[in-house]
Formats: sequence, C-alpha cells, structure tokens
Amino acid sequence: MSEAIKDLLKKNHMSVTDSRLQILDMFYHAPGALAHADIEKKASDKIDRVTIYRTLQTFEEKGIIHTIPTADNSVKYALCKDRCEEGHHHDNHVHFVCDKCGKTICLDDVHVPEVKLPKGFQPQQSNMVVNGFCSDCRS
Amino acid sequence: MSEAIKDLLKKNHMSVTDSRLQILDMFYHAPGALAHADIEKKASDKIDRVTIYRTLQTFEEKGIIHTIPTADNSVKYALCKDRCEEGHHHDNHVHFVCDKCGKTICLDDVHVPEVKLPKGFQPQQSNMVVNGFCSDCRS
DNA sequence: ACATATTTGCAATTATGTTGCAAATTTTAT
DNA sequence: ATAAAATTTGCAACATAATTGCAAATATGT
Ligand SMILES: [Mn+2]
Ligand SMILES: [Mn+2]
Ligand SMILES: [Zn+2]
Ligand SMILES: [Zn+2]
Repeated sequence: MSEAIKDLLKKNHMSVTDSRLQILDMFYHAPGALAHADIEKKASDKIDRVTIYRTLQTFEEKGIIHTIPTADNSVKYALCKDRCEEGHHHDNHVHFVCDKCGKTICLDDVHVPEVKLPKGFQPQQSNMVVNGFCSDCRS
Repeated sequence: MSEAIKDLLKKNHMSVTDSRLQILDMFYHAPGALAHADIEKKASDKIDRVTIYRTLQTFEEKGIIHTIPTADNSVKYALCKDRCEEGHHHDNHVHFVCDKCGKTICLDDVHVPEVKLPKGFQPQQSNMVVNGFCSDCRS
C-alpha cells in the first residue's frame, strides 16, 4: 500500500483510514472504471457497503474521482487526472465502454467536442460516451 | 386517443391495449423525455408499475422509444424519430438536459460528432448529453 | 362466439441507495 | 505518550427502483 496514496489523502485534508487506502489503491491498479459492486467484491478484508458509498461520495466531492455516465445507466467511477478540485470537476474527456469485456475507460486525451445547439440553448457541461470494442477485444 | 397511435402499435405487431395507448399518447404530447415515475404519475386510470416497466421495455425493443443516458444516471425515455427498427436503434442525436427545469430534450437535428479515438478502439455507437439551460430557463 | 395467445396486476423478491446512531479509529492538543 | 476532540465506520432500519412467477383479464384470429 503505497505511501503516495496516503499522501494524496493528506493533501486533500482527509483522515487516513484503511478503507480509504484500500479503495484508492484499487482505483490506482484497476484497468478501468469501477462500480460500487466491483469494489465490494474486491475488498479483501470486507468493507461495509455503506462505507463504500460514503467513501466514493467523499472522493467525488474532493475531486479525486469522477462518475461516468454510461449508456446503460450504471454508475462507474474513475480517478481524476485533470487536476479537479474540491467541489468542481473538469474532466472533459470522452469515455469508452467495451461492449464485449465491459471495461470502461477514460480517454484522457480525447476532449469532448463542442456542438452547435439550436437557438436559445445555453450549454454548461457536455458528456460523451462511446461504445464499441476496446483494443483487447476487437476481432 | 388518436387513431395514429393505434396504427403505430399495429404496424409494430403489438397488441393494442389501454396501457400502451395511454403511455404512447403521453410520449406524443410530452414536452420532453419521460421517466418511469412521470408516467406513473400522469396515468389517469392507474397503470401498474410493473406494466409500465414492461411497456417501456417492449417499446424500446421495438424501436419506438429510446433511452437517454443522463449525467445523473436517471433513466429517461423519448420517442424515436430516426426510423429505428426492432432490435436496432440509430438515434444519433445529442440530448440536452436543463439544469433548472429538468426537462430532457432530444435535439434531433444535432448529430453526435465523430471523435478520433486512440489506436485500437473500434467505435460502434456514441452518446452525447449536454447539460445547461434550455431556451425557457436561461436568464 | 370461441379457442389461443398475449398482456396485466398482484405479491414476493432482489437490487440499490440513504439515514441515525453508537462504537471504533484517527487526529489534535497537552 | 496520553487524553480529549473530531471523524469515520459498521450495523440496523428504512426507502426506492426494478425483476420475476403466476393466475386473471384482455386482445386476437378464426
Ligand atoms: Mn474519466
Ligand atoms: Mn433522443
Ligand atoms: Zn474489451
Ligand atoms: Zn429549462
């Protein structure tokens, strides 16, 4: 359990606890985004469901992770890499969901393009999710 | 309850029932996308929750309505206007969600732009949702 | 009008998420 | 190092959303 993770918690003014270290560690080693259920399963020494909900919520508020709006309306989370801050995210990258392996991936370098909206619409935030086959799964 | 709605059901090889007529009618007269809860409330002579779930699922399978992946992971539905077919949708338009009034709108004329993905990713379907203020709500 | 096929509503079950609170843990002050 | 204060955790209870099996009701084809 790396020292860097502990530091991240401290940098964000959060108490350093086992659950938080363990969950953050999962995110750092995960191949893609994680759902609540993924975390619940992977947690070696069991973490309570409620603690997981609260930890995810706290991480999200602190700008450590962001939620990903997938097409099937399931909630997934991934680390923020865009120096998000407490209370305000700016992860404006595209997300990819593999229809075969189910992996959900942040395409950190692919920005969500602007679109021209009809008269009167005032955009604030855009989300884009692409479904298809990831590099591991295309045939 | 228009005859056209009845015909739409027949054209799609579905039995014509009160629930279906009533729900389809709602979609035709709604100002935006509808959530399961919206339908449950509006139904004049009460339709069972389960029937609503099943009706929405059937409509979706038949290519009559499509789901909208909102940023807050709530499920909304709207009529397909892009001649979707049984089993395969191709609603490739942008969706707009108003942060003030909550209305969710299909921007049928705004196509989801293509994005260049990293090497190896094979896109199949893209979704884009824009949040902001709709024409009625901007100040 | 009847037989057949489909849909509906109900009850039971499962999944997902939230809240209050006491006990445990972590942090801060001494 | 110890104690007090602050925060976090786990449990139980609750709330909400969604799914399933099945019998009764309704719709369809003849
Ligand atoms: Mn991301
Ligand atoms: Mn739409
Ligand atoms: Zn894959
Ligand atoms: Zn609005």
